[in-house]
Amino acid sequence: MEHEDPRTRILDAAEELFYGQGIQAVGMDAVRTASGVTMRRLYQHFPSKNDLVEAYLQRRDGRWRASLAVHVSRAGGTPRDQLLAVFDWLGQWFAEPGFRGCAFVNSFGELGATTPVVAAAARHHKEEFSGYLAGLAEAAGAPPGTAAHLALLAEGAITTAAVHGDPTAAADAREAARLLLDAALAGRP
Amino acid sequence: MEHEDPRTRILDAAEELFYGQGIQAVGMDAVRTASGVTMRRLYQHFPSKNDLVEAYLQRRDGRWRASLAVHVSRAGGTPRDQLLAVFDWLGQWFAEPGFRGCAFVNSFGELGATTPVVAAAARHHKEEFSGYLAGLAEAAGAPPGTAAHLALLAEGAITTAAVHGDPTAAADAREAARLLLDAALAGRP
DNA sequence: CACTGGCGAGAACGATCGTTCTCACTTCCG
DNA sequence: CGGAAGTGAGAACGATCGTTCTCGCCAGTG
Repeated sequence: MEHEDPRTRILDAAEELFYGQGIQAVGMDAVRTASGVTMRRLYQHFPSKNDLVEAYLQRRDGRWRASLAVHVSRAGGTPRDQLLAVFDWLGQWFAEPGFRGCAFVNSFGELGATTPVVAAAARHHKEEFSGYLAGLAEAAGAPPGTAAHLALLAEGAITTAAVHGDPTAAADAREAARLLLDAALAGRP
Repeated sequence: MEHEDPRTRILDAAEELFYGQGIQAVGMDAVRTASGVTMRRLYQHFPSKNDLVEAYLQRRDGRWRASLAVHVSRAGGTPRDQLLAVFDWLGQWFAEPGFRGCAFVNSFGELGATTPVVAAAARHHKEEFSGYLAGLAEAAGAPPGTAAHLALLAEGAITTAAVHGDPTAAADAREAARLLLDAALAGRP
């Protein structure tokens, strides 16, 4: 495992440190130590910390959304059930050790005002997630607007679970989503 | 206005800078310059940056919740209307220039893992807000759980408005809240 | 074999940060 | 008047950060 390619080891170390402690709180030397790579190699792969941060966010976005999509598609069921499965997946995520909220919201709050690429990454991540929910909602036959409501619930659950350190926000959000969704679907075929 | 007491001027400058750029991105020297106070006086009132950060969060929490409570109580109407007025107030907040999301969520993401007092301030702020909503929901006769649903919507709206830079999240959240609330109140006197 | 080029390990560098110190000057009180 | 105490303005200090450089070493090539 430790003879993986250096780029992956660097990104793994950076992700754990950046996500767990915040980006500014982690120096390049900490990334170097955690990844077991030499400083020269570190800067060879990522010419600046900004590049590393960007790669960290980009890889995490892809992994996060892929993991969600896999869980939801494996859950099967109707589109309505799949929308609710999103919140089950959130609940599993919240319960993971070291969960500390949305990496994109955290980095947006920390660096969004000064580093445009971080703000853009956060916006992109949230847009993709909203778009994913919108696709499921449309398949479920829900009226437009419902997807946005569910996205707000998910977003709120993530933040609430992080600040309170309590994964039950996912179940609350799921219940609210179910109420909204079934009400929205009630007047439809 | 510039001969207000130094403590207030320091806190005003710190709030604008910390909220607008993130805490770590703002040095004590920037606070000193913006407040027009001497370095000695700055450290006389706040012996360390941590103390200043703590005071910043504490004052902002009080102001934020007081402003919300004033708006809601002035809105009058039934408890149901007051709950919806919360989201109107959010919409006004989102439209303010320089809006950049919840100061507590932002500082939690930035420093929550390393600075316990920041994590505690964020938790306290969210608990107070949830408690406020719970009081209104109980007055409205909503079943338990509804307040938590509305809190998730509000939380999600704040984050979404910040990342997208678009205040319409408040209207979306208000509409979802209305649906949840009226459904919850339908089977009650 | 001689030599060139890349490597690991870590020191070094310049900038910045939080915090404290210096120093000339004022102000109050006997 | 004289000195004790406090002030403003900013330099200074030690630590840390992002980034680059040095140096001894090894592999491969002619």
